[in-house]
Amino acid sequence: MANNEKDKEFVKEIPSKKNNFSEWYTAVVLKAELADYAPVRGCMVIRPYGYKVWELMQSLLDKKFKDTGHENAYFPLFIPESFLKKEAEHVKGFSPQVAWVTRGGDEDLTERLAIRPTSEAIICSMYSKWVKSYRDLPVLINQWCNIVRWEKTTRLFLRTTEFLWQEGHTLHRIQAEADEEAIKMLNVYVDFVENDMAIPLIYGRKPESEKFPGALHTYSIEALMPDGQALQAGTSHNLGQFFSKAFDIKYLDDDNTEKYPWGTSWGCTTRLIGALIMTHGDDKGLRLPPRIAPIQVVIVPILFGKDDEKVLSKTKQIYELIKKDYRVYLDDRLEYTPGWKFNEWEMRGVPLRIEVGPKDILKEQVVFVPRDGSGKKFIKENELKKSITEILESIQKNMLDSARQGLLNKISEAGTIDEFNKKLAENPGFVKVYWCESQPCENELIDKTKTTPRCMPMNSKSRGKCIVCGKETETVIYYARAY
RNA sequence: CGGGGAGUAGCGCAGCCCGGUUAGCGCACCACGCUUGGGACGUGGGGGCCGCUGGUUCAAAUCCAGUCUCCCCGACCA
Repeated sequence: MANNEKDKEFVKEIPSKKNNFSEWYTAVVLKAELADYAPVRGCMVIRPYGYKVWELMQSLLDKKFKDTGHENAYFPLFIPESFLKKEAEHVKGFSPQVAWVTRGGDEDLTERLAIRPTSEAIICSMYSKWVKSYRDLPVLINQWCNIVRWEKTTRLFLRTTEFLWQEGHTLHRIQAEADEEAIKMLNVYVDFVENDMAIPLIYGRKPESEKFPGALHTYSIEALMPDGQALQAGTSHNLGQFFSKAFDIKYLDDDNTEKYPWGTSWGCTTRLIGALIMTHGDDKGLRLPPRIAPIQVVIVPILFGKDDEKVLSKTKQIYELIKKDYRVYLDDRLEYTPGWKFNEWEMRGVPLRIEVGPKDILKEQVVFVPRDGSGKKFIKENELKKSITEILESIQKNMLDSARQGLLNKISEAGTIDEFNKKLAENPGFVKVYWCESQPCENELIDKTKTTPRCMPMNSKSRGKCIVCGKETETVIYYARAY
């Protein structure tokens, strides 16, 4: 049919995901109007449709933060250089990526100001003013803000010079409580990313070489993109007492001695939107899981010119009926054909399309077309609301299930470096190995596989031999090439 | 930061090598007509600092230099 050619032409605007993954990704971001390039190198504009995704992510995450006892606050964008320098590892880790302000108005500044690459320094300096007694602990503060890191290579959402994130910064009376906090917040991310964003993860502790500059331990959640590359999607750090000591945060304990509190920090960024696009999208464009889709349901009236009024008033009636319960858009524009709208909303990732035409009205039904590819369904009008709830839940679940299957298919195990390289070449993704936790073994593995260690799952109880030196160990670690 | 490529209407591109009428095509846009269950069709119409700056020339989208931005492939990083 002629439609095949037309479809091909349409699809041509988006390269194939399989064959041109990078170009596919860029095209989807631009065409779905999630973001656009800004005139400043490495910076992007998050367009309304993309920003709505971020707002939905924010509201879901923010609720989880509040439910775990945290409050929001806001700290300055500018950080005096001397503050940044107080924690030696910290400044060393970030210095190549810091942007500086050296002039204000017409005058040179006496001390240059960093544009925050992260806020540990400025926040800890305030905490030292606020914390005096064990009764002031814990401090559980989060902030939503922008961050600037001078990047050499940038990609929309995945790595931009300026990005949006959330950073939690907490202080605790005892070490065990900080340990618990860091892991608790890691689990908040896991819950959010898997259940709301439908992106399956592996997660655990980072090895020494990969941890945050200035942390005792870093934990991360790692997603795997369809091209087999890992993408760090969120981190949680146990900061020990390093920052407390560097910023002289002390409290008087109930035994009347001064002590340093134990800190954590944790964050996730707009990069997650990149992971979302890559994980779920297909050759037709974006696919969004219902829980974070700006439009969950689009209603398309099928108009012929004769019964248009009936159809339009029916769709309007349906819209009014469901708009309180779902994020819904009634596409009653007359200037586009139904087919055009179908392609448009599929490209923009809307999870469920409802079609209503004259025939449907006679049969007192509507047509459901879910974006997860599970096929058209004819739904009786009186079962509409119940059916929408069910199908959105089922789409959410299907998306996570199929993404999880994709992840599991890309996890290999290897006992030797040769086996590692063979499996990675055959099936790019995570390679799970045993590791003795020694630096030389890690260096050798990185060097010979051109991959990086991602994280070590916690509570693994199995034993095996280090992939490099053969020493008996309980530590399992995942390796992959990474974004 | 290296190595390749691109920038011409909202989008996708041709023209450039070999300088010379009014810069062209498809889609989109506007008007009218005809259509409509997967990006309809016809006729007519509107829309351009040819990325930017400078140079060469009687004449530059086209040649030269610089510069900005983006894309792709590698090294470093949420």
